[in-house]
Amino acid sequence: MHSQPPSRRPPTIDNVAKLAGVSSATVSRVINHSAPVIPATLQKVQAAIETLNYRPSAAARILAQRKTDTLGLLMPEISETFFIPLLRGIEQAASQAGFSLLIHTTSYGPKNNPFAMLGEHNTDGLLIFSESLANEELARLQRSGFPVVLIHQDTPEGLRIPGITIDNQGGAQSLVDHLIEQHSRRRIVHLRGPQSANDALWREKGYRQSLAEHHIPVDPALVLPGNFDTDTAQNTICHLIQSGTAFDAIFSGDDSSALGVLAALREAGIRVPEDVSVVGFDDVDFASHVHPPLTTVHAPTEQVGERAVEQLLKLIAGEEVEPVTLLPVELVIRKSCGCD
Amino acid sequence: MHSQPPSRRPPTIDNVAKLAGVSSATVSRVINHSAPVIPATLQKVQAAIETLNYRPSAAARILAQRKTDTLGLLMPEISETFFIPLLRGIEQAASQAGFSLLIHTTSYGPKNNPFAMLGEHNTDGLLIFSESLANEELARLQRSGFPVVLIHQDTPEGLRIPGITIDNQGGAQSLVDHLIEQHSRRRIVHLRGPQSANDALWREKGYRQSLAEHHIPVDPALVLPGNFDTDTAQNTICHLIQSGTAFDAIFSGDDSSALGVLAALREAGIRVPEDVSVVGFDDVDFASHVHPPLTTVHAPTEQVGERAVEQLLKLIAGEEVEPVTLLPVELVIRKSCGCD
DNA sequence: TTGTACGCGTTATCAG
DNA sequence: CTGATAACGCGTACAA
Repeated sequence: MHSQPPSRRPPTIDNVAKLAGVSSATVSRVINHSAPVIPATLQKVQAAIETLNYRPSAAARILAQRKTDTLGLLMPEISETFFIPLLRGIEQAASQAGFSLLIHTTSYGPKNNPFAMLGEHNTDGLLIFSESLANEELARLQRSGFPVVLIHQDTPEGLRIPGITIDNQGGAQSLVDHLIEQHSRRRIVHLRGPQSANDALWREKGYRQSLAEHHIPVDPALVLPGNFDTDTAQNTICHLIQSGTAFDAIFSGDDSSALGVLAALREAGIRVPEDVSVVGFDDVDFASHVHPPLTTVHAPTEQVGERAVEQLLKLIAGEEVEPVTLLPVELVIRKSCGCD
Repeated sequence: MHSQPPSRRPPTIDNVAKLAGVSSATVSRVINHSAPVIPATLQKVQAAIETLNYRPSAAARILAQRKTDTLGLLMPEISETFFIPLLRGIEQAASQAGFSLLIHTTSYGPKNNPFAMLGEHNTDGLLIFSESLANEELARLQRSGFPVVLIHQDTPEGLRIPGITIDNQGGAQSLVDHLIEQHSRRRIVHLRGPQSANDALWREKGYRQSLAEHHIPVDPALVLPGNFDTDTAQNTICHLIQSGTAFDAIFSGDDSSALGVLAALREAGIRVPEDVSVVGFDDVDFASHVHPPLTTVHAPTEQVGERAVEQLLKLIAGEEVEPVTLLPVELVIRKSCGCD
C-alpha cells in the first residue's frame, strides 16, 4: 500500500461559484444561510457543492470571522476510569453546540509550553482540568481576558476564573456519617488522594467534619496515603494490617482505591463487610460489580463535563457566569458497608 | 463573576515587527527558524514577542502553508474502559510529533455528517475507530486521497485503507487452548461481542478454531450474546444457569463481560475457578484486582494508538505504509482459570 | 437578490 | 541577511 496519488488541491468557494455561475458571495450566503437566495440559484449552488464535494476551509473561515468554534481541553493525563464520563459529557455538549474539541495533556511529550498547543490562537476558550496548570499561568490567562473554566479545581486565591466541581466534602461526610450512625463504626481509616488534588482535600475535610460532629477524635494512624490508585491503596492496607493497628471501616479516597482495599482485605482473610466496612467515592462503572458491591457516593461526572462546557460557552458569548458551580452528589448504598 | 473586559484583538505578527523595528518576514523567520537571522535582530524580535505575549494565529498559519498539523479522531462513542489507553497512546504520539488532536464522536448529538466536524478542512488526516463510519463513506474518503487509518476495524472489501488492530483470533485461541489443555474444560461458553465489531468476529473465530483443533464440536447453546458489556453478560449467564445447560468454563468476549460473568456465578453460588473457569480479554486495569484475579489476554491498546498515529503520519508525509498491522497479544495467566 | 472588493494574519517568493 | 508583496480561502460591507 503506497501513498495516495498526488492530491489535487481541494475545491474552493470560487470553484463552486464558477461552476454554479454565480459569485463567491452567493455561495457563502447559501452555506451560512446569512441572507436570502432565490430558489433557482440556491439549487444551482447546492448542486455545484455536491458535485465538487466542497467543504469550506476551516482555517479561512476562522481567519475571516475571528472565531474558531473550537474548545480546548487541557488535562494532566489520560488515565483514570474517571475521565471517561467526563470526556463524554464534554464532547457531547461541545458538539451539540457546534463546537469542535481539541485535547491536550501536559504530562507526556516534550514539556513544551502547553499554550503552544492550546490557546487563543486555536480555540475560543479553554477547559482546564484539575492541576494541569500552575497558578501563575492561570493568572496570565485571566489577565489576557481569555475565556477559561476550571474543572475539579478550586479557583486560586485572588483570581476570578469560574470553576465546576462536585460536593466532595458533603459526599465524604455523608459516607462517614453512614458508617458511624448505621453501622456503629468508630475506627475509620481514610485513604487520602494526591496532595495536589483539590478533590482529595475536600474529601478529607468531610471525613474530619463527620468525625468531629460525632465526637470521635481523629487518629493520625488511620489517615493514610491512597493516591486515588488501586495499587497504592492495596499496599497501604497491607502494611496497616501487618502493623496490627485496629480499624473497623475504611473510607477509600475513591473507587479505584476501594478496589485495592478489597483486594488487600481479602488476601488477609478479613471479611467485608462483617469485619470491616468499606466505602468508595465516585461510583464508577465497576462499583456495582465488585464483590461485595461497593457502597459509594455517586459523582455526576458526565454532568460536570456538560456544565463546564455550558459555562465556557456563556463566557465566550460574553454572558455572566457563576463563580463556582458545586454539583450535588448522592449516597449509593450497596453492601460493602454492611447494609442488606 | 461577569464576562471579561472587552478583549482587545490579540497582537499580530505586524505588531511584533513594528515594535522590533523589522519586517514581518523577519519575525516569521525567527518563529519558524526558516532562515538565518543576525543575533542582534533575533534578540530584538524575541523581546518584542515576549512583551507582547504574541502567539501566531493557527488559522492564518494553516491557510498560508496549507497544513493543519492536526489529526482527527472519529469514534462511535466514549464509553468503555478500553478507550482510556487508546486515547492516551494517540494523544501522546500526536503531541510528540507536534500535532494537535481533534476528537469527535458519532453517536451523540445531532446526527449531522461527521465530516462537518472532522475532515480535510480542519485536519491533515483521520483516525477512524471501529465502526464509526459506513463503508460507503470510507470509499469516498479513499477516492478523495485523504490520509486515513482504521483502528480495530478490518479494511472493507475493495478498499486499500491501512488498519491497525490486534491479534484477536490468536489471543482467543490461546485462551481456549489453555482452558482445554491445562484445565480439561470441554463445555466452554463463549460470550460474543456486538455483531458489528470486527474484534468480536475474530475472537469468536479463535474460539471455534481452538475447539475444532481439539475435536470438540461447537454447541450453539454455548455461544451467547455478551455485547462487550457487564450487564448484558450478567443477564446472559443468569439465564444460562436457570436453563440448566451444563458448562465448565466461560470465555467472556472481553474483561467487561467477565465482570458480569463473575457476578452472575457468585450470585448463583457457583465457585470460580473450582466449578467453572472464567477468562476475559483485553487485560484492562481492574482485571488483576477482581476476585478471583482474571486470566485474560493482554491487548496492547496504548501501542495500537501509537502505531495508528505513526502510520497516519507516514501517510501524510507521502510515505509507504503496511496495509494491515496486527499487534501481538499475550496470555496473562491469573487465577480465574484455575491456575495456582 | 446578487456581485465587487477588501480584510483577516501568515508564509513564501523574489529582489536587494 | 532582510524587506516588499503576492498568495492562501472565506466573510462581509457596500454598491448595484
